[in-house]
Amino acid sequence: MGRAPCCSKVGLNKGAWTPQEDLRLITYIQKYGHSNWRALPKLAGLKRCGKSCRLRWINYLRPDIKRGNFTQEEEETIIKLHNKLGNKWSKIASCLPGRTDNEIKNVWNTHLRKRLSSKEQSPKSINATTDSSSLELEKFEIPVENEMDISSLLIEDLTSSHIEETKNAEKSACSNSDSISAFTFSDAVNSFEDADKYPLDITDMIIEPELWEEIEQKDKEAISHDREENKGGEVIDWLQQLERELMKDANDQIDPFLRDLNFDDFKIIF
DNA sequence: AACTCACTCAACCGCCTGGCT
DNA sequence: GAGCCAGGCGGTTGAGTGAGT
Repeated sequence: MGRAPCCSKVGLNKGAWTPQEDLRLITYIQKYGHSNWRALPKLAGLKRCGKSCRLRWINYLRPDIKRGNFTQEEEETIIKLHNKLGNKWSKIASCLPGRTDNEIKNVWNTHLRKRLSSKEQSPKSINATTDSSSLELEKFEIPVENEMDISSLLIEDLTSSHIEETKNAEKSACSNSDSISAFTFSDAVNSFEDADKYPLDITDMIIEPELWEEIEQKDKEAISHDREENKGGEVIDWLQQLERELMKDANDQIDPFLRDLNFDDFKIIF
């Protein structure tokens, strides 16, 4: 007989998270934090297990998540660190600010491993110094007995340089108001913490159970409608839709903080 | 248009680890 | 030291999607 599940799965949702669940999780964590993942779903009114909530937060909803394709520098960093650390995805992720272990693992398994194995079949390309994408793996050949120490130094070096790069990238992305793709739900939530830029503080939001029900019912229609009109992976302004529906039909039930939200500043990407 | 196939990536599963009693 | 528990981690899965036929 196998190990018992981490929690009772009876009656719990599985599979893809809905926007309603996301919003509920974000709101709860912004307000109360996540000191106890196991208790969180119940307290937040989510029909999910704690692990699922933790994973969703860490891999997708966390404010500092960096979305979009990996840059060449990031890919090279992954390759170099994987060369030294192996499948220590969380350690590799700690060197790439805004990237998650899951994301890195996926990139490795889907792109980098294949690319490397094809390069191994033609060894010339690995040593080709004229190729800007060359891996320079020989730079990291070190005696086994010193491996961990040197890896630490490597990690330190990479971390500091990537933190700087990430900061710069984020600055330029946020300053471009046309760049919808650079402003995600995560950014929106993150921005709640920046009171100078945005007057709203989501930690002050009190959303009553009745309102959640209203959100869920209204949003089912809104999302289904929007998805019909946004085939092809285009941006859905989900919060705007939500606001529109809420203001139309449930204005007298809305908490004053929610009523005063300016959703124009926020975009959601699906 | 319908079908198949390959690919991607979010989410799940189960083991490991460390802290607490 | 033993047992329990929660969180963390890495491997794996499967739904969704796009390309090709």
